[in-house]
Amino acid sequence: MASARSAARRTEVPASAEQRVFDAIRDAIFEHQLAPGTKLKEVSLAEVFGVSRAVVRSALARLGHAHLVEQRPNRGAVVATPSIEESRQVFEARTAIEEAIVAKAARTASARDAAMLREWVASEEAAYARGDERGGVRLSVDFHRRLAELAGNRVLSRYLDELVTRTPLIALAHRGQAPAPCGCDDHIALVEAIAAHDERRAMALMREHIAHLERALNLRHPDKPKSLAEVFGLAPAGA
Amino acid sequence: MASARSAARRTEVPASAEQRVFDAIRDAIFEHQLAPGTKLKEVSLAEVFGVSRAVVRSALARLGHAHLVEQRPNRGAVVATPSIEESRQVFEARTAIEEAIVAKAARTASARDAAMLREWVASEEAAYARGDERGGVRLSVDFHRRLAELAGNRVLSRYLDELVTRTPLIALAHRGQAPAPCGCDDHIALVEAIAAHDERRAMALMREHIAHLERALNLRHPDKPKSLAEVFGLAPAGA
DNA sequence: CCTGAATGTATTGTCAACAATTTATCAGGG
DNA sequence: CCCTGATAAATTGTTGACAATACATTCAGG
Repeated sequence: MASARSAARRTEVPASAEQRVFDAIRDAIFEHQLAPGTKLKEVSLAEVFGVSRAVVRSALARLGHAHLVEQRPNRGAVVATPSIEESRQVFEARTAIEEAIVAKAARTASARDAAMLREWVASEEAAYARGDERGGVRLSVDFHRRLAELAGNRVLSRYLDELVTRTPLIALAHRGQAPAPCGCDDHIALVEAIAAHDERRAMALMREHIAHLERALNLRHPDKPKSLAEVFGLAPAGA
Repeated sequence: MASARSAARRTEVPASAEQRVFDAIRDAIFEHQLAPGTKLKEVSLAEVFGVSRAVVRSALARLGHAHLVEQRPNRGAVVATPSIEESRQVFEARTAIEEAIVAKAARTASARDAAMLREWVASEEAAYARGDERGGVRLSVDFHRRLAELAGNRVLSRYLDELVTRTPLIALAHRGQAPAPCGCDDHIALVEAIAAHDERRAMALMREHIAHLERALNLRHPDKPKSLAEVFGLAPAGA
């Protein structure tokens, strides 16, 4: 059902040039064809995509708003390099938003909804079981989107989507790898809590789940931000 | 202290053309010079502001992302008219995000922070007391921003800011008026809960406070969306 | 009189060129 | 040899014009 929208028409509306460029750059970032910090020059991109600078510019603006690229006035755009602190804040925000989402889902989910979620998680497991990590990750991520959809709040859905989209970039910037898989066990437990309309438990599980995700990235947060002496190996603070 | 940044330099950096246009349109919407639904034609705006269409276009894109204008492909932009449902979702999202903010603030706020908040609310009261409703509303809104700042999460701050910015438009669309004032009593209670590091109480107070705000707008949510028969007075569902 | 197609107008999407700003290069002085 | 300042190249910001699409008007047919 989820893929119905994309598979419905073989010949979709031809998607504006700006959309194509946006998608291409975004995907290139995720595939890490474009490493964090890479400069995105408008003319180069325009030539590559065979469009004018105006559409590249527009696409970059949108990517900037999504925090996938950083834009400095008069100084161009680079692929974003989320700092450790920023990454922690993204996960903190995800906790807040997904707790709210899962709470509402637990309150309002029907039996049909629960069944759908169970099926979803099953296909996740199947993907991982057959070694399709890539597909599994995608399904795991979409599980969170699905939950948001179920909560029926487009505002929160949009925020979640933005945060979920930023997550792989964080993984790339700090591990140089694709994001760690979601851990199906957490999802299963979540679904059951939702099915049982156990709001409190669902929230607690979600909080833990996101903590797991964050921990899997090894974001050691250096509360003292590299004491400068440390960085240059001059007068060490501990010597 | 808050106004220091804006008053620091009389001659700020001259702000890009796009920024000026963005600010002007946004302000015009808030002052209801531009009613919800008003079409925003690029050429007209370009002439008015004495700039090219490209910068208007860029400003409109940003306004679109802020949900202050609605953009339809090939069909231009109009001042957004948030539906009742959408408005409810905005408040629901505010509840989720501001609960998280106030929880963290309650956990981490220092005595200095508490003092600052008390002072802030006092200046709110003073503004209302001397009949300066406009200034009072602004201070009340900024109180929420202040809280977000205090929580120290830029991601959540940004979301809050977006939602807070959408609120006056909601008020305009459904009451044709400026937003109702915030109610200083709620703020006072909040500050005390934060000062006492009473996380639970602070969250509950914030939830209530936002419910008050929403109620003040009289958003009667018609769960059945005007059954079409109703609209045209044909075969009424209840006849 | 109403319906619907065809034409014309208005509006947005795209482009290539110009202006302003930043970054890189290099000569001269300390 | 390094630092400072001027010059040149590269890059972004902005503009006006052209192309494609949507909207309004008119007019023929029922």
